Amino acid sequence: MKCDDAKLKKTSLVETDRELAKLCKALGHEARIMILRVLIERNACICGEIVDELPISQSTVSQHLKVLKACELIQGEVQGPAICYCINPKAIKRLRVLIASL
Amino acid sequence: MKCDDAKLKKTSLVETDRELAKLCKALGHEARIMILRVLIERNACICGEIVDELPISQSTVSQHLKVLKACELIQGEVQGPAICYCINPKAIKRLRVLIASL
DNA sequence: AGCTTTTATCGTATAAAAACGATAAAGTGC
DNA sequence: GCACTTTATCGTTTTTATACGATAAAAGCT
Repeated sequence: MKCDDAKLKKTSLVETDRELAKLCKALGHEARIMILRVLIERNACICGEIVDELPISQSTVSQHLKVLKACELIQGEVQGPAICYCINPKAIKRLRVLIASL
Repeated sequence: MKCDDAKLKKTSLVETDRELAKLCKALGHEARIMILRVLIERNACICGEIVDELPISQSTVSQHLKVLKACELIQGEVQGPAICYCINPKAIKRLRVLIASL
């Protein structure tokens, strides 16, 4: 196949960079950093405790948790009627590795 | 003054966390990661070269550069009619320090 | 089964980000 | 001064994110 168009030598995004952008995007909101801080401080805690600590509504906190969970920065497990959240250390390590490449 | 309202013990965001969120937000877009990659690879280069490398328009690249410049992740200096951009190593180091606190 | 507690989701409104083409601004060279 | 190159900004449209209250869903208790 031909590949002679000079205009086509655009940089393509590698998978690790896509991963880095995704993680950074998730961290790019003050509320989500606050949530991580609460989880770090308490090691692990149920959703309700996070809500109590933050100046935003329960539904909004829930959405932020969803974002953090989507990129596996945190994980939650059912604990009776509540859900216990904690940080996923692997994702944090992964983030550090990716940042190190900058 | 009184401070007896239990509901008021909300976590307040510290300045470093605000800084972290801002840096991450700037990195939270694939195009901006791509721009950093180009700058890392070439050490420094003029805006036009970045535009040639990316699959997005000149005006959009310019906007992304503005975002990166706003949080000092990159810096640009006038070089004749063009502008030469390069990474600001201090900001990258700062980012690593902030990430290390997670 | 009914009630309570806890969290996720829905619906919606508002705000912010992203993208583009067109145009302006600033520098070079003739 | 005029054309040319290079980059920033403007105006606009489209998309995505954020936030909230209301409601649903899931689990435990009586």
